[in-house]
Amino acid sequence: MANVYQKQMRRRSEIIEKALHLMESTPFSKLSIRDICKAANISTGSFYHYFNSKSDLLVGLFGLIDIELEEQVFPLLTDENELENLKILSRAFAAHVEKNGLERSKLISGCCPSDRDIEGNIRPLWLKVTEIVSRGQEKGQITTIYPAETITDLLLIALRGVAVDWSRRDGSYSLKERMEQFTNLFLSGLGK
Amino acid sequence: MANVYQKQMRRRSEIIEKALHLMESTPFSKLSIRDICKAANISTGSFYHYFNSKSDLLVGLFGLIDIELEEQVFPLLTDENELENLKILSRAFAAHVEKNGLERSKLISGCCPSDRDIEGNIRPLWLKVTEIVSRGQEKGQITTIYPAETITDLLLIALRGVAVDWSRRDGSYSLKERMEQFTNLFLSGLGK
Amino acid sequence: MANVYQKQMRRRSEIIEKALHLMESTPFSKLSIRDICKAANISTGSFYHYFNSKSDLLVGLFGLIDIELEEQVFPLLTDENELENLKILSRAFAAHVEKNGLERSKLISGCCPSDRDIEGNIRPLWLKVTEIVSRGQEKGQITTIYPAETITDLLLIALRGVAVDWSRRDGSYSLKERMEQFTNLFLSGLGK
Amino acid sequence: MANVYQKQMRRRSEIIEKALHLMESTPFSKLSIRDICKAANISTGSFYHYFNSKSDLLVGLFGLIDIELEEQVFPLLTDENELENLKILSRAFAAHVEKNGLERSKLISGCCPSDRDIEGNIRPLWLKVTEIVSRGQEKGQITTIYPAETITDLLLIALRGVAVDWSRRDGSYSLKERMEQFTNLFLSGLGK
DNA sequence: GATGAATGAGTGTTCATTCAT
DNA sequence: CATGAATGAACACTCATTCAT
Repeated sequence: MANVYQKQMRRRSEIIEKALHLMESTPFSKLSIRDICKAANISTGSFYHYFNSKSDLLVGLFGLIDIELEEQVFPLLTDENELENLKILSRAFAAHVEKNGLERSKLISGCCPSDRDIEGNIRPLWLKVTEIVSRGQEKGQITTIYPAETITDLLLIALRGVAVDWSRRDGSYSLKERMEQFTNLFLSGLGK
Repeated sequence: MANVYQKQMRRRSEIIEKALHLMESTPFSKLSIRDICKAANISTGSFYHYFNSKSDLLVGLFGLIDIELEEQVFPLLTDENELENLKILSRAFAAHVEKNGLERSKLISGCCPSDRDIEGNIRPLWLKVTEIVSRGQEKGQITTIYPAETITDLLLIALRGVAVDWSRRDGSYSLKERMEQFTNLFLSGLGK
Repeated sequence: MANVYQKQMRRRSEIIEKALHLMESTPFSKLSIRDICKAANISTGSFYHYFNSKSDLLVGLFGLIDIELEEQVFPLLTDENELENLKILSRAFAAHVEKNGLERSKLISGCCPSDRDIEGNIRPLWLKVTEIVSRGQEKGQITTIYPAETITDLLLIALRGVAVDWSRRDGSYSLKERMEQFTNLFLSGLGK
Repeated sequence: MANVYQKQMRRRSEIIEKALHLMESTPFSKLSIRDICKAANISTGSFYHYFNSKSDLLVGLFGLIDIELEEQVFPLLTDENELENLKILSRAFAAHVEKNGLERSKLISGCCPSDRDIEGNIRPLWLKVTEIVSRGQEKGQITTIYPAETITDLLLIALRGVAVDWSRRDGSYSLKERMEQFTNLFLSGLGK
């Protein structure tokens, strides 16, 4: 019965969801299993039925983020101007962070994953950005003084910084606006 | 008796220095008071003579960094080209981070200070950068589409991101080189 | 329906068998029900269908050993020299322990049964040894300074000790050889 | 101040003493740190001030036993008949076990030390017995069909078995008497 | 001033057992 | 009959903080 497996996964996701919610106000490393369980209305024993360890939850956290990214952000891209695509991606990224809160942005960006990083960069967002930059370079829309991978790194690092700063200030300003400012400057440096 | 106070402060600095050293290999939140005391050759009781709490140590940590910045980085600035000044500052910042290691960069950048950030940006580095950008705008060397404070924020956020990324990858590449790449792109977007 | 009962019992034995296998490498108290169930390919729920508790499994363990003893060891006895019979029994016991491993020897000997010993000695091996010693005393082959039951106790206690020692040292020497040495000394003290 | 160190050690011993007391009724592996702390009237935190881990306590336990052995048992030995010395040792051993209870005998014998054996046999008792047997062989009082070390092993294994059996039956019979019976038989097999 | 023994709530994790399906 | 999700007390161990000396 596939249902059984699906049910498991749904329950797993629910717990991840709750953990994510708690992470709006408390960093992962300061979250206790007990807190998570209380929030998810399960016993500590049950937690270990769905996850092998606390780190395992982090893996799940990353996975969930990736799914959301692929479903919500990528479909917004156009085929025309690649610089514009990067702007769209940045905007979507900002919107996503603003909507889903502080800690989620860290999961995307991979900043300070206290337990173990899931391979740093080989993740959907990085791949998509590299693809865009690459195409932009082919079309002559983006500078070629650095390879696509380098430019991707630099851009993502910066985007992460913006999101992290926003969350550090408890979302006291408009992330979308700030992101717009940043991309205006950075992408103008990126154009030919 | 000024001597007494000075002695206190010197001892305080010594403890901070040792803590900083430990933080090269262990994040602040994972450092125990006991470890710090052992490294500083004092008893746990004495620690609480010099600091009110563990968080209090963090405040001291930030202060020390500021002193180092002012002594080592600021003197390198010129009076000519302000964009060039920003580049110098970025280079010096990278050198500083590379020399002093992983955790110090986080203290400067303020990324993920696990316990509580010591107010946002009103710190020496931020003031200095704002000053430079301001002058650059006056001289017509730097874009005025955003106020100096905004540009400063954006730049510092990005610099932090670069340093943090470098430390996240355990310093596995040259931070100076990467910082150079980044400023090449970003500052070219910043110029008129 | 005897079939139903028999099937139950067969399944029970299978689980005991698997548990015994695991106990070669892990002491009973460190074995989890989950581990046993995994090895036996049943669910934890099913375990509690066949056993009332973890301790209940221990009772089953002892029973299985008794069956093996009666089937494999007792048939080797002769009718002649009772001292020789005791030696044969000791040898067979050593062989049995060596073949079936560490934890089984503890079950026979009853040393350190972590949960609760299943009454003292009224078990097949003890009865058989008493029988032999008794006959030996009647034939004048074995000292009568102590009653048969006492001598049996002393002998079994010693045999257990030898087996336990062997297992404590992870079977690093030949149990048969050591048992031979021991019986040479002890049985010579036992003879008239 | 040596006083400080001594005080530490005295406190350590007190905790060991209490643990030993609990071990009369509960095997070491089933004893929780909390139980020990409650018995010793200290907090769990304090326990870890005196011991690095639960296993560390076991090491202390063994040490204490050795001291008692050397102080109370060894002085009783004579210079004449070595077989008699072995009997004295066995008697003293039995008395010691009877007086100090169940679990202490296991510590001496090293039977089932659940966490980590302290090198099995290279301990005071073993050395002393080997010394006696050796001398006995030189004097022609003890059989030479096996080396002294082997005979020592066999004897100690048997003594352990007797003590363990006694404790398994909750001290329901006289250990001294049983030990006497055993040595009567075994040592008579040992003599020339 | 300085010490370090003492505290006790807190951590991540395990596991025998129950029970709805 | 069989399943495995759920439970929650228990475990060994950590650590910031206090305080008598």
